[in-house]
Parts: sequence; C-alpha cells; structure tokens
Amino acid sequence: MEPITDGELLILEQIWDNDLSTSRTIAEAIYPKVSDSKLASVQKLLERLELKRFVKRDRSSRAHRFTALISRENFLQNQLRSLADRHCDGSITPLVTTLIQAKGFTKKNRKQLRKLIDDLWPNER
Amino acid sequence: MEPITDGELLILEQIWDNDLSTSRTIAEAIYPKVSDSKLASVQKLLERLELKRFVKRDRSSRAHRFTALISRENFLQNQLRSLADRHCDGSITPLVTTLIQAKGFTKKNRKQLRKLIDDLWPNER
DNA sequence: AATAAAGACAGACAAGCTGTCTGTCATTTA
DNA sequence: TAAATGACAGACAGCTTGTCTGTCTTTATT
Repeated sequence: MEPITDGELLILEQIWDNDLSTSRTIAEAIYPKVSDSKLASVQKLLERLELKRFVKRDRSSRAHRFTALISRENFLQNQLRSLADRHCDGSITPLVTTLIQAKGFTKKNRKQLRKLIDDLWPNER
Repeated sequence: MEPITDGELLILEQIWDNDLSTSRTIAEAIYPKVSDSKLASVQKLLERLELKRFVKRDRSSRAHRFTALISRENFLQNQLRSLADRHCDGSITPLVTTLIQAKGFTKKNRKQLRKLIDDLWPNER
C-alpha cells in the first residue's frame, strides 16, 4: 500500500464519514472558510488519493463524487502490517503482547478481549 | 517522540544489537565497503539520533561510543501509540481486535495470548 | 442570449526532509 | 615526523507536501 500523508488522510476520513462527497463538501468540513485556492488544494489531494488507489471518482455529474476504495478496518490492518514489517520482521505477536501491556489497556479491555476470542473461536478453550 | 527516518532506524537497530558501538563498527555492519563519506553519513545520522534523544554518546574515548536511550520494547510501544493517535483517536483496543483477526495470527498465537493474559493477570478469570 | 458562478485540471512553488558527500581540524598511531 | 583515524560543520540534490495561480469547460442566473 502506498504511504499516505496527513493531508490525504484528513480527506480520506471525510470520505469514510460521508460517502459520495464532492470536493466542496470535503473542503467545507476541513476549512472554516473555503476559498478558491483551498478548494484547489483539496482537489489536488483527491487527485493524489485517486492515483494511490485509496479513492475512486464518479465523473458522471459535474461535481465529481468520491468513494473510498479501502475500508477503515482494512486500512488499519495495513498500517499495522507495515509497522510489523518495519519493526518486528513482519511478526505481529510482538505488537499484540506489547499492546495488552500498554497503559491504556485496562482490566475491562482484557475482559472484553477474552470474550472476543472466545466468541470468534469457540471450542479452542 | 520525534519521528525516526529509515536510515536512522537502521543505525538505532545496530546499537540495540551491539551496545557501545562506534561509528565505524556501525558503518561496517551496514555497508559492505566503508569509505570516508559513508562513515561521515553514519556520523551525521548518529548526530541526528542524538539530537532526537534516541541515543547518547560517550565522548571519553577518541572514538565515541553510543548507547540507546530507549529500549526496543519501549520504542515499539511508542510507535503503536502514535498509530493509535493517528488512526483511532488514541484508543488501542481497535488495534488489538484488528491484530488478533489478522491473517498471520494463528491458533497457536491465540493460545499463547490466552496464557499470557492468564499469567500476567491471574484471578481475573 | 449574455453574464456570472462553479468545477476540473495542469502546472508551479516554497519549505522541509533525507541521505550523501566534501573539507577541515584535532588526535592518535606507526 | 608522517600517516591514519575520528569528529564535525556545512553543503547538496532529490524528493515530498500542502498551497496557490491561471485556464478552460460546464452550469446557473439575469
């Protein structure tokens, strides 16, 4: 997967939140005042997002409408895989063991995690 | 935590593998042939690593010796936190639930994870 | 119909980042 | 004393990134 920049991510998130957005609605969600140049900036980032295959464009109406080509969940999965590749030789277990010992992972979270594993893979206990 | 570049990471990993390395031993581990300029490149990256507080430098001997100021484990934790901040509003549970459902996370891994939770937090079952 | 508004698009741009390299000086070694 | 080694400052090209300008086309308004 191509790397994504902060500006591109901001726009992709708008599209996730609101499918079939136009460049203007996206710009309005990001900037308090939408000038011509700000709109052009959004369009440029959309152009790059399309080039990187994060987004597709419906050209049938005058104002093009955009749709994400990757789901939030899938995107997160890819980001995590990249991190595993970069820092753990591709292995994901170090990520899991690190995360469950992190500060923000509470007793309640542990309980939910146990339940999730039990639900997703019953008969493994 | 400051962002780290690929070149800097390569060098930090050498220091993790071999504490108290000099710029030369690091360069020898990275490049097949160590020219003057390659050595200078390593030194420049070490300078930046020091500036970013990833590394400290012992200046007592002529050839400075380098030590990591952050452990591999701590570093990974920070990377994961950054990812959570960027993509999940700081929450880490989405990362965990995504990871355990990833392709590379096997039945054996699940078993190990159950055991790890049980070992780290007994009396929670 | 004539004018104005809105959109797409190409291109340019400054700022910043990144790895590399050169040259200079100081220190150690042969 | 000469040569080798190391630290360091600075420069550099190539790339990235968000922004902006200008032009053309299409739609809306008068």
